[in-house]
Amino acid sequence: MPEPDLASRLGSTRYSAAQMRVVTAALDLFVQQGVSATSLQMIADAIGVTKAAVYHQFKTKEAIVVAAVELELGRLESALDAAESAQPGPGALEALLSQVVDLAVGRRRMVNTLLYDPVIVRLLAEHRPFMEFMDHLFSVLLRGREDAEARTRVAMVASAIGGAVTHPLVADLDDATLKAELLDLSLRFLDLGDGEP
Amino acid sequence: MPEPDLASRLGSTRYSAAQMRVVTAALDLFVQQGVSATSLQMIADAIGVTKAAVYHQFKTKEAIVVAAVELELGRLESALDAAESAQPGPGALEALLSQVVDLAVGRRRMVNTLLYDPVIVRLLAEHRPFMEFMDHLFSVLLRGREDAEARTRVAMVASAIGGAVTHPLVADLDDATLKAELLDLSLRFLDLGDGEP
DNA sequence: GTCTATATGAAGATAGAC
DNA sequence: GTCTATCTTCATATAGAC
Repeated sequence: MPEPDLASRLGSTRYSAAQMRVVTAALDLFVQQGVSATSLQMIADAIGVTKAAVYHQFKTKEAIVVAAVELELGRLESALDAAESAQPGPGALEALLSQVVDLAVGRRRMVNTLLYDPVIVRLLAEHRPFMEFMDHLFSVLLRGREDAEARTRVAMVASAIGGAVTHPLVADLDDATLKAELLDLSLRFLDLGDGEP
Repeated sequence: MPEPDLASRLGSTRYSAAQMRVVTAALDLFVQQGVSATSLQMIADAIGVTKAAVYHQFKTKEAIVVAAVELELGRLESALDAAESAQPGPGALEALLSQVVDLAVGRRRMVNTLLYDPVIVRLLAEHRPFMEFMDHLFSVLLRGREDAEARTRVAMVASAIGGAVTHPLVADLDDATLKAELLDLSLRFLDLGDGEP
């Protein structure tokens, strides 16, 4: 089976209106029940057409998954660009985290699916630009450190932001509040006990 | 389709040797590729029998998933019991976190699947004892606070521990080191700026 | 406890008309 | 761009022999 690739520059692919209808409906279902459990029939039903009509827009189910992931990843890349171009100096870390937190909170419904759905995980694991983006993000957060504590700390913030946005404990917080708390706590956590006593 | 229930007291169900072969092989496959993407044929192949033999041990695929989740959740419940019975006082939080971290690190291969696989998520969302365990865990970590910051903080530690153990940045750390770092950082994060300035 | 064989349905996917 | 109709493959699941 030929695997449709993600575009190397994210968010560059253009989709027709009919394709967008498919992708948005599909993403919605992926979020609700996972990629594997979502059939083309369900996607077709959701937009009120037949399977064949869906297949006219995308050759395979995999292509729909790719399009959905690509669309969301495009936002991440834009966020990264915004942060990097605005501040090349010390405020860069704050700017970067702020963008990531904004995005995660703004799209909290999606985050779990995009980060953890088995199908998407495999897709992204083979996707160079995504891996490189992640490496870049982590290296900024590591600030040159490589020891076990620093790496654990970064792994924890990354997971904390991605995981907390869908946590039941904060489900009732509005976006602005959650963003503020997440950003503040993330920054404090990263500076926790820094610079050797 | 009739849904097999998780036992209300976790880890109580007993399984035959043949059943254990099925469950452990299945869990392995669930971890590698997700629950939905794992067929009974794959499970049967993994243990070298036919599908019919597997069906003789468990009536449905769902029952296999339940058994696997139950087995792993039993460990969590034991860990909770150990922590609670040892320390009814102030050290309780440390003891509890320590148990959770131990378990998460010790079974890091499984953690993502158990926490995030869409099929298992739905299963656990309807599982009273699990929800009650989680509520209890969170209420201990909240220590009476209910404000946005406290809740965000707890949501973050919970996600941080669960997510960090499978993070590529710490993949090469041995269990002992990762446990120590995670526990230390979690405790410090929870105390971060406590007690109003 | 395991097998062979089979029922039944739904999945992904395509052909060709409108 | 959407339809009806159809193909193929594989999924869950069962019956009954050894």
